[in-house]
Amino acid sequence: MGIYDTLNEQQKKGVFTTEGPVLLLAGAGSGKTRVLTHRIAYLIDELGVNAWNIMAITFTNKAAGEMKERVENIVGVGAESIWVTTFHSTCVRILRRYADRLGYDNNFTIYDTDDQKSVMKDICKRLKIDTKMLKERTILSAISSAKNELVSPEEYTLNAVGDYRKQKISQAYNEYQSALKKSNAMDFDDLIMKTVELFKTDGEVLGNYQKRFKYIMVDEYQDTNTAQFELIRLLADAHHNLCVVGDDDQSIYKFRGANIRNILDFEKVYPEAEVIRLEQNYRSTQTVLDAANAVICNNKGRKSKTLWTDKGEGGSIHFRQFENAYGEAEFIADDVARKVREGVTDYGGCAVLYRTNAQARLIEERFVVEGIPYNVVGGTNFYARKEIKDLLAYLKTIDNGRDDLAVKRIINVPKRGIGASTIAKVQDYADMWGISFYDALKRADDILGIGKSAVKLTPFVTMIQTFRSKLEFYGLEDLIRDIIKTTGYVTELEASGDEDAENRIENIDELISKIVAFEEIHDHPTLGEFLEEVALVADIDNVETGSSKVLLMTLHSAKGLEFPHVYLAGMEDGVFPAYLSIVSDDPEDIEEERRLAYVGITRAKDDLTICCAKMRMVRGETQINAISRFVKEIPAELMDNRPPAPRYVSADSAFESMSGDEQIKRYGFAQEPPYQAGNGAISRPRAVLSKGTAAENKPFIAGGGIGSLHGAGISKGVGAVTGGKPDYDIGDRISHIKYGKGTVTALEPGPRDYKVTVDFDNAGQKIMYAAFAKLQKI
DNA sequence: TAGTTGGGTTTTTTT
DNA sequence: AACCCAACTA
Repeated sequence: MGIYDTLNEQQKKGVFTTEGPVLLLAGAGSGKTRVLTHRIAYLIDELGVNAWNIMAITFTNKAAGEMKERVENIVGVGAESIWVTTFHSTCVRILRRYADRLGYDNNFTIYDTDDQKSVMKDICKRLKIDTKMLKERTILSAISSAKNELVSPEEYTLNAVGDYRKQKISQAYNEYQSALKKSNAMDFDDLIMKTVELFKTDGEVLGNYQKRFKYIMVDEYQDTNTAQFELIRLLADAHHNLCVVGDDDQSIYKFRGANIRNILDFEKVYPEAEVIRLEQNYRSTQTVLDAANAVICNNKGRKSKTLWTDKGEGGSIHFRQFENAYGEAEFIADDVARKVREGVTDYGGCAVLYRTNAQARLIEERFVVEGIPYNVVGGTNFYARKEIKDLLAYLKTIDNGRDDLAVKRIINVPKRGIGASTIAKVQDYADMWGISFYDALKRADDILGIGKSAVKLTPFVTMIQTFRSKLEFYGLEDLIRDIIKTTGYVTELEASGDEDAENRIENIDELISKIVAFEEIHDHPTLGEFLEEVALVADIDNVETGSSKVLLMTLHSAKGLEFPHVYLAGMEDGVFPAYLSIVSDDPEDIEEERRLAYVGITRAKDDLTICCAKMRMVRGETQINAISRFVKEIPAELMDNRPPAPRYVSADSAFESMSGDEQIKRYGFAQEPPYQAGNGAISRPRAVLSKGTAAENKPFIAGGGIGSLHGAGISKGVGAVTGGKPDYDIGDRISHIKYGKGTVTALEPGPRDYKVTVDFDNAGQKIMYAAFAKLQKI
């Protein structure tokens, strides 16, 4: 028997209940991935199901990859033909075969949020929509919601009658959809919606897939939206062997359309469904679980469950409040360093979680100062960076000339003297003849009123055509290197003297490595496949768990992960829960934040540290925030240090049940840093103390040096030095092409190259990379 | 056409 | 604070 013996009773039930609909309510850390992988193994090994008939859907490529790997480890041969993918790649795979049945080309391109915005900007201009009143982003998110709910432009129009605002949005929606179709492009939401549309209109296609997928499993079911639900429902309609796994307490994606009712109402849709609860947690200590349970039980409308563990009580949760965010960052860095020094854990055992990406910066800066290796997950997606998007636009243009957006992006990058008016004239010509922008460029000489600009357009077209013909014998790496060389993209960056040019070049090198890796993995790598893969990666996909670096990421990104030591930073009302959710009139919003807190707490295996600051700079203004209400929901006896006695007591606060004397007594035992009684916890979210720079709040940043390293550039942490040592040293006089003469004040090995600090006579202190700065010794 | 500057804005979370 | 955009200048 073997492999199933290690499962507990509930897990076994989850594995062996293979027929009919199954709802697996799996609390945090209850081993749901184990159940899923063993279930697949059981289907194949014991029931003799063909691997080809099994489908498992997750949300991220990372989760899919891990699941696939684990299944392969158990099953061995045959596992590679299981569909273990994300919703989005599943749909792309289907649409690549059948998009023509919906009037698209099968080699459609995928638009990201940036692309969507460009299209919408154009449409607003054409429709004369005042973007002060109705922002592009607002329209796009309305469209996104509509698509997530499977509402077509036509239906939207019908619903918009009598509502001016909705009518405007419906016009934009219609225009947007036809613009995308014209460019042979789909956005993320289209991928799902169009697949559903395909299934609903084409019985043959649906029938094929229904026949094929006899067993379907969906992970993170609580995060599915209506369109995804419909997709799954249609696929499972023939066999009804649908197993969904989720935890309503971890539903944190309402903002992108997740419909919590999908999991809460599963039994209504499938009355014959078997419901299995996994409540034993194998991850955290009892203390951590008690805290998580205490917080989440304040939510209404959840499927009740209580996690338990036999892992033992564990240590107290640490709580620390600081004067400002700098103090918080310093503490976290010091505490991580301390734990590593004392051998409690290594860097890879620690993670810092926060509500917003912007919070990463201060912590990052402090980690650099203390030399703590780290990785930041998220922020701007690697493939959304300007330099990467530019180069990808070249690849897209070479791959699919119908992608107007890509062509327009690069027509004047690097500068070719082609301006806005020329582009507008080409576009008019393209509209007139109903051809693509790129095809219009080919006929530059025919375009009236374009004057001498035509001379500039032809070389561009020739260049693209040359690339296309070279692709016959080129590998992708050859192509990208040729593009960089021919266009002089990197050369121009180097010459720009831009402070973050060095980072951009590093990113371009990274892109080349990714292309090389792609070519190594695939037998017959094509440009189209590469672009497709790139369109669907999330930041979290590239995180190596088990590396020896501290991970910094948002609470959202952390879902599904676990760490021995977790720091929750910025636990303040207004930061977390977010200000907008506090002022929202929909009580669901705060509940969603609370679920996020639950996710955060349950990431910790052994040790949880909660931090907050009294004062923090947010969007250029200094706010005073109260300790997060979620911290107050954690029973005081679970924590080693107490928040100050609150001035106000929320209805569900743990403090309420405590007598005043008790509060003072406990509070009196507070350890460092000492709290000032009755001073810190006044509920005054968003009080503005000062505008502009708060230099006095920066105790450990000398001379602004760290600031000039720039956010994106230090996201790699500490690594190997590849550049050679320059021919100057500390104390030498040097000269720089832009900043003039100065004295070298520091020279040290950086991530890639020597980092040199120069005190310029006229430009002040700068930190730069030696190879890039091209300093001349004088 | 390109580069600079000043003014206005900021959804938090992401496939 | 950081970003984006429109207006202005060379």
